[in-house]
Amino acid sequence: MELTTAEENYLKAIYHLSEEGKKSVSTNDIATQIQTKPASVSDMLRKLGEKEVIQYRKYYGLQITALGMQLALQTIRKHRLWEVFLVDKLHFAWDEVHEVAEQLEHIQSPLLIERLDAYLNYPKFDPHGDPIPDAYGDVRTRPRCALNEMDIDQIGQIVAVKDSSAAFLRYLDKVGAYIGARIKVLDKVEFDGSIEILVDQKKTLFMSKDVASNILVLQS
Amino acid sequence: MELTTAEENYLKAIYHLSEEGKKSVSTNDIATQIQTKPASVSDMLRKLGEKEVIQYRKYYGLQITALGMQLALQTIRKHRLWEVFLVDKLHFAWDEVHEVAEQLEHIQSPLLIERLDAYLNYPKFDPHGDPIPDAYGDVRTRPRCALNEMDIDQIGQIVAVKDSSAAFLRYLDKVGAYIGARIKVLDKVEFDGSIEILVDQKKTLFMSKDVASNILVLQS
DNA sequence: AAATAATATTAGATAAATCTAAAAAATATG
DNA sequence: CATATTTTTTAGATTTATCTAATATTATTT
Ligand SMILES: [Mn+2]
Ligand SMILES: [Mn+2]
Ligand SMILES: [Mn+2]
Ligand SMILES: [Mn+2]
Repeated sequence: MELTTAEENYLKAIYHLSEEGKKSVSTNDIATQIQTKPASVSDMLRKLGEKEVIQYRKYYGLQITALGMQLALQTIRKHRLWEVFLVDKLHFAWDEVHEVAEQLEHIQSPLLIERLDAYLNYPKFDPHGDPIPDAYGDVRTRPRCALNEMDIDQIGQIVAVKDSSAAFLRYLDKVGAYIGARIKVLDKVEFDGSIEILVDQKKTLFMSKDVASNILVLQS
Repeated sequence: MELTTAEENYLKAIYHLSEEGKKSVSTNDIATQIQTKPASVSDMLRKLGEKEVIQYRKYYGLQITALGMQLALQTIRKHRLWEVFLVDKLHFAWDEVHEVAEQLEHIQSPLLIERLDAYLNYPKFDPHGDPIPDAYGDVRTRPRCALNEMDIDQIGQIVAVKDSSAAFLRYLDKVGAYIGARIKVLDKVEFDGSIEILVDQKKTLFMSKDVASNILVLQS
């Protein structure tokens, strides 16, 4: 089964929106995610339904099939492996990789991905802390929670970001937050949900609830 | 100026056919080269003419413009850098790289190519001995001649292959001919143009004129 | 429950890239 | 040089992916 580049992008968006724990994925959500119009989405959903990567009943909603899941995970695997390559080998900053990976993920060559994976030493996570599915599409998920949900005095380690936009990542660079940093919650402000944390037992950091909710932590 | 993937492929084909020293590039030649129909070529030539990467007068022929040359060389640069990456870093065989490079060459990211070039240590030649244009599109050409045109007792070094097909490259692997090999012409058969050479002062090799004409040598 | 709003789909266009078949132009041949 | 052959272009379809505008369906509010 072969998907076009556009089909792969739609399927990936559907997969991601499905994972967000929403009851169902709407046409408008998909349109927003891939920056297109709802009319285009409707048309594509029909096609993806015909290819049996989703189950689609118009006006009712859709569900990704096992086949669709498999294919989406392959594309995500490629995307994340390329991101690791760009950061680890070509010294891209973690806020510079997304657009390029968005292109590279569509290169068709099983051998290439197999070799790239080996070359990168079978990484388990991408530069944003997201898990890399293996060749069979299996993803190992770690228990993680948003930083703003932690309590005072709790400790943990930053393991991922929810928002991978360049603006957000550059902000984290600026204040000195990074994947792998050990943190402790020093204070939380009831009023606005903002939070004060200690990074690597050295540096104090204040951040808004909005920022904290996009930082994912492995509690310890 | 932005070209589509198809336009880049056509322009690259036109560039290569122009370089082959022919008086002019025909619609049929292009169709053969990129495995499409003459009707499709005519249509694309009109478009490339409008974009001013070629000068095109129907029925009369075409000429690549300075702009077209520049863009073609950028694509060729990308293609060859990726080939080096695949062979040097991912341990692809030299007969496995072409199709993948044919896809990778269309990835749009100046930063990526700049970094890839640095990562590969600014290689001057690809795995088939073809020169890699620099970022400005400059190509350093070496004087080289086809092996079948050499005289008895002449010595030299294999520097490139004219035919990069997997079949030909695997044949060379099998008989032990490779880029960089030092050779000496031991004998030439007048009748069929076949040739006998000594490789690395060790191994004797017989080959047909057809094979020899696809091996390029730097004479010394 | 009827009216209104929101959401989703269809209808009809457009652009890119391809094809087959027909027509036109250039080239080769007797 | 007139005719035949080859080469090239055009005409008309098809597929994919997109859009706007109109319509249909579902959800929300009085
Ligand atoms: Mn993509
Ligand atoms: Mn990522
Ligand atoms: Mn290509
Ligand atoms: Mn090459």
